[in-house]
This record gives sequence, structure tokens and C-alpha cells, in this order.
Amino acid sequence: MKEENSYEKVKEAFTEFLVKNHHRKTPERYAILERVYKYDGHFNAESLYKEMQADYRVSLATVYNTLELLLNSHLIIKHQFGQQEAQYEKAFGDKIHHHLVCTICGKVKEFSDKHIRTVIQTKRFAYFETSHYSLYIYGLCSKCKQKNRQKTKKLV
Amino acid sequence: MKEENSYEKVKEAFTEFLVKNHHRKTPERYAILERVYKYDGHFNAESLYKEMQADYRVSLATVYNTLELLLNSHLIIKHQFGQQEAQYEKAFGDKIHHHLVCTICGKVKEFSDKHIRTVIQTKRFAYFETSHYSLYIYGLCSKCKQKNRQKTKKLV
DNA sequence: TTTGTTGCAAAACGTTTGCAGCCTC
DNA sequence: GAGGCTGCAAACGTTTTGCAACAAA
Repeated sequence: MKEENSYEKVKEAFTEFLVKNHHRKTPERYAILERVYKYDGHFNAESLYKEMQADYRVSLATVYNTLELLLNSHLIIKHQFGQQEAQYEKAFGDKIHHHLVCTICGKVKEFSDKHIRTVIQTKRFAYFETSHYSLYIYGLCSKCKQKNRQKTKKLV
Repeated sequence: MKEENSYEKVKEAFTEFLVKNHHRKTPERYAILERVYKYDGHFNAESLYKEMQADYRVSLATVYNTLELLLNSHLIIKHQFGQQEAQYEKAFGDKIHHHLVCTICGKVKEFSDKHIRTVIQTKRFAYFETSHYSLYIYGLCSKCKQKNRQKTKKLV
């Protein structure tokens, strides 16, 4: 129920964005938005495209096109963690979080820290208008830390 | 003078890394390291490769290979700002800074904030061993803010 | 009716890989 | 001498593009 409500708001926001920018309200765009908002965590263009194939006919090009629009309307956020494909996540509702990225296995974990959030959000710049931000903390996840330790032991 | 000193230290650190990990000390690797440390700000693999062509014969593959080694030895940092090529910058000396990324023109500006730095650096995790971090603040640079305003006016 | 948007396939782009020969160790 | 490293070119995977047909405004 709560989720449906939130989706309706998102749809409205998207419509407003499309109208304001003289873009067309195509069924593909709404179908993509709807699917995007069913994701809980990160997703990428390819996975979104493949999952949509099941019940909706869209091209990968349109998926990319629409992700771009959603990005511009601030309904999603884009992450470029490694050199691999870009990851996206919904941005509506603003449950801002940060990311721990393992430099070995590439796994990404989220965390939230009110203090960090406040410090960054209150920062203002004279010649730059802040819209959003990304904090990536790199290091070793527990699994890779373990493995790394064993490897080091062997070398010594 | 000061820079030369610092380069010597970097060279030592790289050598130590190579020896410790049983990698070979090839002239290409040192040539690349030297060039890397002549950059003041960001650079990418392509620009590094092209600039080296002038007085040193290396392949792009070796450039990438060496950047990977420099990354692993923490002598450089890699940034993936947009979907474009990765950007690198030297990391020795640790003058940690954050980045302002314009979402329109893609220009990246650095800034430093002691308070933000402290808050992030003192954060500890139970199951994650922090190595380094990146903070990217997205928004509009002054030029694009100006342009955007004019565009909006037209639309209204 | 106009023209922005679509699907498709081909192209672009940065990066990685396979391989034969070279040069550290 | 052994095998890690090199240059070269071809391959890779993600994203973008060109174009004719389509459909929202």
C-alpha cells in the first residue's frame, strides 16, 4: 500500500519532468519507471532490459534513453563502482546511504551514518550548486581480508 | 628540488612493492611511474600513453598493466567519474581531497575540507577494513548554472 | 501533420586478452 | 635458462548512434 502510494508520486514527478521538458509520455517510459521502482537495491541496464523482456517489449536503446531521463529528473542515481557496467538505484524517498566497495571481489555494501551525512550535506560552495553526492569507501570485505591474510602468510 | 626528492621516495616505494610481490623491475614501469608523477592533476590511460610516445616506446597494454600495479601499490588513485574513461591521479603525499563533478559539462574540481575528512576517516566498520575513499559531490558548476538558468527562462 | 521516440543493428569506445618474442632474474 | 613482461592486434562488453517506421502532441 505504502509502496503503491510512493510509486504514484514518482509517476507524477516523472510526468511533471517530461511535460516541463517537452518530452513525450510514452508507454515504454512508464513501463521502465515502474520496473525500476520494483528494485530494492542496485540494478544495471542489462538486467533491467532482460527482466522486462518477460512481459514488455522494449529495446535496450530505449532502456538507456529512459534511464538518462530518470537520471535528469533525479528519480534514480547512477553509480560507476569499478570499470564494469554502471549501477543504478532509485532515489525517491531519499534514504541516503554510502557504499563500501571491496577492492578485491568488487562487492558493494551499503551503510548509513547520520554524522557523515550531515557534515557533507551542510557543506556549501560559492561557485557550485550541489545536487547530490556519492561516498565510496574502498577496502577489504571480511571474506577477502581472510583470503588476503592467508596469501601474505604464504609469502612470508 | 622538493619534487625530485618526492619522486625518489616514490620510486623506492614502487621498487619495494615490486620486489615484495615478485614482479620484475622493467624500464617501462619506471618510465611510466616517472611520467605519472609529472602530472599535477588528473590524467587517463590514453593521454599518458600518447604523451609518452614522444620520447619513450611503450604499448598501451603496458600502460594499463603498470597503472594496475601502481594502483595496487597505492601510488595512484583511480576515479570513475562518468561513463567515460577512468581518471587517475598520484596518491603519494596524501593530500586528500574531494571532488565536485558538474553533471552537465563533466568538469571536475577539487576541494578540501578538514571536517569532512575527519568524520569519514574516523569511521570504523566491524567487517570491513578501510583502505581509502572517494567523495564525489555532483551538481552544477557556475558556468552551467548560468546556462541552465537562461534555458529555464526561455521555457517559461 | 509534425517531429520526438522507437527498435534494430552496427559502430564506438575504453579496456582486456592471446600470443610470439624479449629481457629480468 | 626459465618464465614474467612486452608490443601488437584482435576481442571484449557496455553504451551510443543512424535510420526507417511509428505514434504522441
